[in-house]
Parts: sequence; C-alpha cells; structure tokens
Amino acid sequence: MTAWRDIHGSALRSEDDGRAVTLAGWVARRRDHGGLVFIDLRDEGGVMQLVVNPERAPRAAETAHELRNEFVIQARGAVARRTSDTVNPNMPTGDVEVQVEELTILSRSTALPFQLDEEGVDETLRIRYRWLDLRRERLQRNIRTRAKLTSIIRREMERDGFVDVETPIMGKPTPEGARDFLVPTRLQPGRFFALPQSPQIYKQLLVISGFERYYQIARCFRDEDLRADRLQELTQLDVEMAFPDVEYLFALVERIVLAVWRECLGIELETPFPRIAWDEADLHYGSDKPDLRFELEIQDATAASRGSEFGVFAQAEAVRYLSVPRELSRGDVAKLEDLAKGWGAKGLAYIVFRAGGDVSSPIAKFLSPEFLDAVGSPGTTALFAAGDAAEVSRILGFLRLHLGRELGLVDQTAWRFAWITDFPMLKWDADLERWDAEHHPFTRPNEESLPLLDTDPGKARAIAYDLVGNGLELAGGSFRIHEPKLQAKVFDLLKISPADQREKFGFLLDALAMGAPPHGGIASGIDRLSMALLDEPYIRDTLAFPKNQAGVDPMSGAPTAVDQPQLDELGIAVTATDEHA
RNA sequence: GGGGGCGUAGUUCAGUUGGUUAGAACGCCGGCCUGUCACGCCGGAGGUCGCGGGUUCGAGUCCCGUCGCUCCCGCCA
Repeated sequence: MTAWRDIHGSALRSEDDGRAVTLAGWVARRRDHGGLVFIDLRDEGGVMQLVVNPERAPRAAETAHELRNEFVIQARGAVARRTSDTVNPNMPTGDVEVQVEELTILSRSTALPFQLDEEGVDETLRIRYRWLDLRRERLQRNIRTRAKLTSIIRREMERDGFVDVETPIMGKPTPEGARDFLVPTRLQPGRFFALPQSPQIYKQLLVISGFERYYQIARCFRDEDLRADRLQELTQLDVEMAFPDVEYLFALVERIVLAVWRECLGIELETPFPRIAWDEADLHYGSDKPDLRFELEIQDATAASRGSEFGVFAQAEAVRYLSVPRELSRGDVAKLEDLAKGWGAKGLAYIVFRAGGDVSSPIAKFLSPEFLDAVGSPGTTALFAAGDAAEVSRILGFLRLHLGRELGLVDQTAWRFAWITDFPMLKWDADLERWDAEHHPFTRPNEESLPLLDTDPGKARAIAYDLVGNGLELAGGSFRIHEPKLQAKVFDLLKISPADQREKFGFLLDALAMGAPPHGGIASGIDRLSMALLDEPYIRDTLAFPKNQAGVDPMSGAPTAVDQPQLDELGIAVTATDEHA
C-alpha cells in the first residue's frame, strides 16, 4: 500500500523509469547469483528490489557480495521498470527495481538471534532483542496503528473542548484497590510515594477546579499479576466532566471508537451500541464483559425447579443452564464437568436430548416432562449449574465462553460492542465483614438507590458503565459522588473510619465541600483497545517495550537489585539478596 | 498463592519400548552460480538435551527436586 520512497521521501513508481535516486535502508534479503546480486531493501515504507550488475558497477557488486541480513546500506542508482517476465506481483513495488551504480555499507549486523521472517519465536527472546523484533511488519503495524489511535482520540477529545492536563506520577499510596508500586525518596527517608493506579482523584479535583472537561492519556500502574490481556504498566484515556450526561458520554466514546475503526481498519461500526443492564448480563452471559459474537445465552430454571424431586435443584438459590446446540457425548460432558469443577462448581448436571427423541441423563427421572420440554429439544444438550446465584453465574459464564470457542460458535469476523450499565454499587466481603466498592469508593449511586444505602446496600445500583467489545472490557466509568455527606456515608459502609477518611481522602472531602459540581467520566485502556483493534491475542505486542509475565524486562533486566549505598540514602534497611533478575 | 503446558543446535521443532556417534528445516561459515524474489547447487561448523540429584550395565527418554517461560484461576477499587 505504502509506496516505497527514496531517502528524501519521494515515492517511486514505474513512471519514474530512468530517474536517478538514492535509497537507504536495511537488507531484508540478499540473493547472490555470483554475478548479479539482488537485494530486498527495507525501510519504513516497504521493500524495494535493488539489482547490482558487475558489468555496470563492479565496485558495487563487490560490496554486494559482503552484504548480510539487516546490514544498513545506501544505494545510488536509477529506477528501472521491470520487464514483464521479471515483475513480482506479490510485491507492492514489484513492477520496478533500482539498478545500482554505487553501494555503501553504512552499518553491519552480527548474525541474528532469530529470523525476522519466522513466526512463533520464543517471546522472551523476542523481547530481549526487541529492537529486532520491532522490525517485523506486524509489530511496525501495531505500533504505528496505536499512534494513529491516540492521535484520533486527541483530535476527537479536543474537538469537544476537553483539556489535556497532566497529573502527578508520584502520588499517595492507596491501600484500597490494586497493590501500589512504591517509590522511596531521599528527601523523606522512610516515606513512599505510590505510582498512580489511575488519576481518579486528581481528575475529580480538576473538574472541581473548573476544568469542566478534562482528558489525559495517562500511564497507570498496578502491582498485580500479569495476563495475556493485562499489564502492570498500562495507558488509559482518562476523561472527566462537570454536569455529566450519560447520553453525551456514550455518544462521545462511540464517536471515537467509530472513527478509530473507520480510519484504522476501514470498518464502519453501527452505533449506538446496544445497552445491557448488569443484571441482564450477569443472568444471560454470566459476565460483566459478555462476548456477544455468539448466542448461547444462559437460561434460568430456578422457578421451574422449585417443586422438583431432584433435591439439588429444588433447594438451590439458582438453577441455570446452557442449551448447547450439540448432542454431547458422555466424554464431552465429563471434560466440561472437570473444567467446571476447576472454576468451583460442585458438579455439572446434564440432559442430552438425542436427535431420535430419546433423553439421556442421570437426573431426567427426577424431572417432569414439562421441565424437560422447556429446557431442550432433540440434538441439544442442557448443562446445568445449581447453587449460589453468583457462583452459578460465574461458572456458566466461563462455560459459555469455553463452549463458544470449542464449538466454533464465535463469529471471528464480527465486532460486537455493548454498554453494560447499572452496575451494583457494593458487594459484600464475607471475610472482612464489610461492603466493598464494586467500581471505586467515589462511584455515585443512582437516585432510586439512595435510600437503599441505609436498608439494603447490596441492592444499590451505581451510575456506572462499561464498554465491552468482543468480550474485552474496553472502557469503564461512572458518575461520582459530589456531596461530602454522601461520600462519608459510603466510606462508612466500606468500614473506613472517620479518622481514616480524613487521613486518606481528607483533601477530596474538603474539595467536595467547597463547591463541587456534579461530575463523572470514563476511562479506556489504550492497550486493550489496541489489542481489539489489531486483533492481537497478546496485549504485550501492542507495546514497543513490554515486560514478561513475571513483570521483568528481559532486555534491560529490570527490575534489578540496587547497591546498599543507594538504599542507605533512601533510608531503606533491607538488603536485597537476589542479584539475578 | 493454586492449576495446566513447555524447556533438545542461533531459531522452529522431531527424537520410537531406556540402547551405537542426538537428527531435520531455516539461519550461520566456505565454495560455485548473470534475472532471482522463500533463488539454486556443493561442502562445513554448530549440542551442559534448562539445572541438580536418583534409579539403571546404560537416561534426551523413568523418578524426585529446582529454575525459567507461558496460559488459566485467585488477584486486578
């Protein structure tokens, strides 16, 4: 697509036949015929074939024999239209080549630790030699597309008058939420800054300060375990506004996503995105980030099971099932049951409705014909989980995703976005015997839920929303509490004592008390958004310099031990013993 | 913290029931080659089978331990 360019940036085409040019780049491949030497020269714009003919340019030919992969060279010569029998139709520039007159080696390369045209190379090795790995076309595309993504975001945010404000990287440790990365400081021995898990409080303060529309593409840090779709150091689009309006915020985000998919992929998404209340998502998909690229909704059979002779069903808080559009074998079911047990299920009841009309199930005899009719039809299998509602939902949610993948139900070409709304505000932490914030402690309950905070906090719903796309959580936000009294009440529910409230969040409470407008916002993980956009299964390949799953950078070796004098200066007594990292 | 998978040449991998000197492809080095584009042909070098211990006449292969990587669960307000 990109035309190949000379070192001055002008594109070369077959119309340039005979034009003198100077090119520079990397040797992607050399085909040395002893006499003629062909060189695939690669640079930012693509690949161009150079031909070195010993009769035309004897000195250049000598140099050409010396070339190896990834040498950096400069070539002066003439653009030449290829004869019809030497055109390479698989190459964007395959109708031209450059007849080399002069060839200079600008830089040599040792033998490479891996081949750039080979897929599936060990990731640690790839990250260790990231400067090489990044020369691959796929990674070039990823990094460049990501740049385009952030550029579009900035354009759209600024179009609506959002102001980019930087917030501190060194802030106050917050024991709530994720684990903090701590930063000691020489000037205050024994004290620590924390890297931000998000600019949450700062952005609220900015809106309170009168920056009615704030945004930032902010780096956030969480000292938690990594995953294929999770980083410790992540980038998010952070947005906050005064006098917020859900419709406006959703439309804003939809406009950005629409523009990104259009300009980066040439895909026209349909907006507005559908909205699903959290309760519905939990019931039908067993997840707050449902993958909507396939049906297979979880069905509820709690009411129908009430009078059942099957005790487990009759007594369970929730009985739900997946109606799988396949006649599963006993072996299939056994495997699924093992998986389900791994997710905490006690077991997995099943009913196979054979195509012939027979029903095969260890529990069918306890169930009424009406029940059986309701949960299946010939050629399907109903898989049941029974028990605690949250547990059942979680297990069937995992099972749904597993089956979607295993049975090939997922439409791999589809883009399915949705807003998940009306999240619960709090969840009960049985161990600590207190309520825990589902989103964060500053999340605003909706109007109907205000009285519930006193009577039945578990039923309270927040003005909180997530954007999901193809099963990935791509953005999340909420309206915030702007009344000090309400904020204090929520802190009480979270069992944060008044003294702790002052100690940890006093400045926020003070700010709320001095003319805080209603406010709310949203944040979107750029890394994960890139993952979706680029169809990358691993979030690390959306970054130029990722760390591995252990949180180590195989290239630099960070994090490393530091010398005792450096620790002494910081007032840190511990001696790090593990030199290797 | 828990579970699964993997670890053999520079890379990607094969390696049978425990049995001679551990193989292939690509890469690398040398030679030949004037229309290739995954160039071709000939030759060559290259191995702590992750590490430690054990069983055995004999271990890449079996057992125990350990380290590393990866995927998942927990965790990620």
